[in-house]
Amino acid sequence: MHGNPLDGRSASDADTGESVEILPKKSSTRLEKTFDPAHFEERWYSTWEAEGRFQPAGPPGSPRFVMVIPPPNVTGRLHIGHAFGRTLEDILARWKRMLGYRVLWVPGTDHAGIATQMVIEKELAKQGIDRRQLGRQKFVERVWAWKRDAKDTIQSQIRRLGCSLDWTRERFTLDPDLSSAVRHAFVRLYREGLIYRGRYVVNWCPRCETAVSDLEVVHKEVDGSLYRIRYDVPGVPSGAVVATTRPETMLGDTALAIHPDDPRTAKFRGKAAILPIVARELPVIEDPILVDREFGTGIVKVTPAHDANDFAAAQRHGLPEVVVIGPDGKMTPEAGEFSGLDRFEARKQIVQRLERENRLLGIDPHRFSLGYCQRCDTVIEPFLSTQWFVKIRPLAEPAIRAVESGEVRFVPELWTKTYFEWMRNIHDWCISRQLWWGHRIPAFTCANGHLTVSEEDPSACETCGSNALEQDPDVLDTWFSSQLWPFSVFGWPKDTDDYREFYPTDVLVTGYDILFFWVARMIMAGIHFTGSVPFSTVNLHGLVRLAGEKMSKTRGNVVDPLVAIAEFGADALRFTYASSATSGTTVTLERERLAGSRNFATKLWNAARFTLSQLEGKPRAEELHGRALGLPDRWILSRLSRTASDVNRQLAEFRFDEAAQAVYGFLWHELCDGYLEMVKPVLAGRDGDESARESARGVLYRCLSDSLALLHPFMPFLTEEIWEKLTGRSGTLIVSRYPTGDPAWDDPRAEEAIERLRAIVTRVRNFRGERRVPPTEPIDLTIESDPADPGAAEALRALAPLLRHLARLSDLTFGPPKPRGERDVVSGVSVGLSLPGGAPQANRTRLERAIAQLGREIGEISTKLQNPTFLDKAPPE
RNA sequence: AGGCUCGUAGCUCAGGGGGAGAGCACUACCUUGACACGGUAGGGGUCAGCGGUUCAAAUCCGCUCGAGCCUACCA
Repeated sequence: MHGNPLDGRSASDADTGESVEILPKKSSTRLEKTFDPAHFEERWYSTWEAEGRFQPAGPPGSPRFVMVIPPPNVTGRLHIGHAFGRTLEDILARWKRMLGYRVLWVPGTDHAGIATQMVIEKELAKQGIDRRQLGRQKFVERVWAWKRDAKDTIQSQIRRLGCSLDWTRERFTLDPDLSSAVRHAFVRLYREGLIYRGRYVVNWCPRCETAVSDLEVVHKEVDGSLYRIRYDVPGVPSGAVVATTRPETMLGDTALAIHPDDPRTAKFRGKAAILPIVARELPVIEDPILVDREFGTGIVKVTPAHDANDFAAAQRHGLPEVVVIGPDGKMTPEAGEFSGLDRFEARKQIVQRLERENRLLGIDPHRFSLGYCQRCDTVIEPFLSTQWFVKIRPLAEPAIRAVESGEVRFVPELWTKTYFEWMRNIHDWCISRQLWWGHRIPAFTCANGHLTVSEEDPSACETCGSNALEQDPDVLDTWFSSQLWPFSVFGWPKDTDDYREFYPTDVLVTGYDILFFWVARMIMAGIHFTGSVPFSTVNLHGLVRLAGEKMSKTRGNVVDPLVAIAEFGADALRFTYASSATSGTTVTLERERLAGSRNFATKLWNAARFTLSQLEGKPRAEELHGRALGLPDRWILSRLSRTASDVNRQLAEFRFDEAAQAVYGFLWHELCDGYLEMVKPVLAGRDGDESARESARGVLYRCLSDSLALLHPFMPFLTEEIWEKLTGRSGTLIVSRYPTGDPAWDDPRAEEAIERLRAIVTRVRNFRGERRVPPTEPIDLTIESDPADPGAAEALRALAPLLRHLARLSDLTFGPPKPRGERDVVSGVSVGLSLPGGAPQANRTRLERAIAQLGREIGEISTKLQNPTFLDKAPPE
């Protein structure tokens, strides 16, 4: 066990084992009076990087800890939300590194196909350029240029945040190695029959002019209309009434459908209807899957080219498909007189036409859910086209089992349920995109229409040997490459050293918003391609929200982490992230909280200044080993040890907030407010006990050095800066041993005694405040030993000088209280408070309130004690 | 339509079957040799509501109300 505060093997020298006994010269042990993070943050980052601290250390084969960064999109700058997750990762990386793990954290970026292409298109639009004017090659060149800038920006942002990523291993999803991994994966799935090409109705964005996956469609409730339209049916005078929310698609109807068992619509059986406007004959089909007997008129128009359900029904019944809306959202020539109109304009005109023909029976308000493009908010059009799909079930099943068995664990656990829910109802994944930026699909068609799918560009058709090959123009969904990230970054499918040593990884930290997009797919791909889950733990954090409008773009513009860093320092931003990282689904970032973290940094800075001033040129902690320690020393060391074990326990559970709070509370309220104030007289040598003074110096040194180590993962820059002054070692805190707490230092008796002391001091100060007694005026205190617990007062007797000092007592006696004073019970001992000068007025209000409160408590307790069942069942204490 | 999460001090949020907490904000006092980005003391809560389980409920269960999120092919 390490972390023993005085055994000389703690955080302070675990890095090298060397023992530096003499502190450097006075000048360099001083800290600047005012604390300015900008003075040292970038310097320390360079030092660490130059000394290779971000690369895996220790012999290969020793316990390792590996993470891959969720690669940021190269769409632009990181925002305050990205920096959150990266900070949590860095806390884990630094913590594990200090615990002695061989840590590797791999950086990189994602080409983010559709997102990046859209950004560039917008940039071009500003110059009045359409990508089609440029052509594919020129356009892609532009995106590459953009990507280089964006990558540099992102990298510098992450560096300023302090992230200890191994930049020698940086990757990009379109790098040659990663691209060949994508092709390898595609070809393998194709050969296994898990990738297929087919003509289906897919989600289509008419603005982006590409297919998108189900996940890229955002559903919104809208208030629309349900149009009731009468179709003529020869032989049925009333005709058939059909309801639709999208009248424009009726031009593509190729049938009407009824439920075989619905008596209401039995009269249509075997008949044919006449499609209004177009006058096409529509067979009436019977389909129990498509038609819900309970809903509407019981008659459904079948539009195979513009509705996925209708398409499936058309397949079952051999119906033709008529495409009336094109890829650009405009009506096709098939729409006749409406050809060329925008789909929504066509709807209006068709409704007018139906009205004129007296076929529109009514328009009912109808609230329903409509799909929108995640990227551009355009209404998604179900569109019949030929696309590539991943047959997902066979991949999903092992991935479900991996989570069931605990091979992959979600933190917080509640996401497990969400994961199962989605995975058990998963649909095939449309992976082709009609874009230019991305991994081009490795499928080639020859002049005879044969398909060749191949990892290397083929020179001839597999089937007929033709040399006239054309590659599929489409690219793959971005997530197809991202799903390979945890292993493609290590060179997979090649059997590289890195792949062998660092895969599978340990922890993945990301927002819950990409649980399906990315996490689930990585688990599927990892198991399928490598035979192993890609990580054992997934920490899903909440999404960052800025509080109110205080930090909105319009005001402070702290949306860019660099702006927050400039104002508060990277350490303060990081600490704020950590303490805001609760287990909820939103993380609210408040400006006040940033200021609070900055204040905490300043507090540490000043505590360090004080400590350094006391230590200057004096012997160091190690030499104090074996020294007799007083109660305050034993107390703070016990608290330090417990804090260390707390922090480790909380970090192991990804409770960054609790861990941060534990260090905060210890450092501020126990070390600074408590111990520092207690030992000031000792350090000043006023009591003349040189031995106690040396002990205090040693304890202070240990408390500070261990606090720096504990805090380093959260506030790396500031702690490294102080560390240098304190220990004389430059840039080594990052690889010093992390305190874990040592039960040998747990000292419940010292804790009890000092906490009682502090409670009494507070009571005296409170007395002073109540009576408006100036702080300078002394007070008399009596402490009466409780016969039931004589030890309590006894321990206080040993602390009498300290009590006198802290409470500013004129007189402290152990015995019965003086007459005319105020009496109270604090922490189990009776105390009497009085002014030496005479009899002050008791504060009536306060006393009355106290009496009332006590009365209530007595009432409650006696009621309880009179309850026989309570006495019977409650534990004796 | 189903599912999930949340409702605790003015604000942001921890906690979670037997003492109601933190940070910020607020009040009073304090320019005491680390720190006013500070110190000391203090005020403030029917833990959304109703019912149930229990000796004991803020905590477990059910319902209601309110907020948010996710999933879904009802024309």
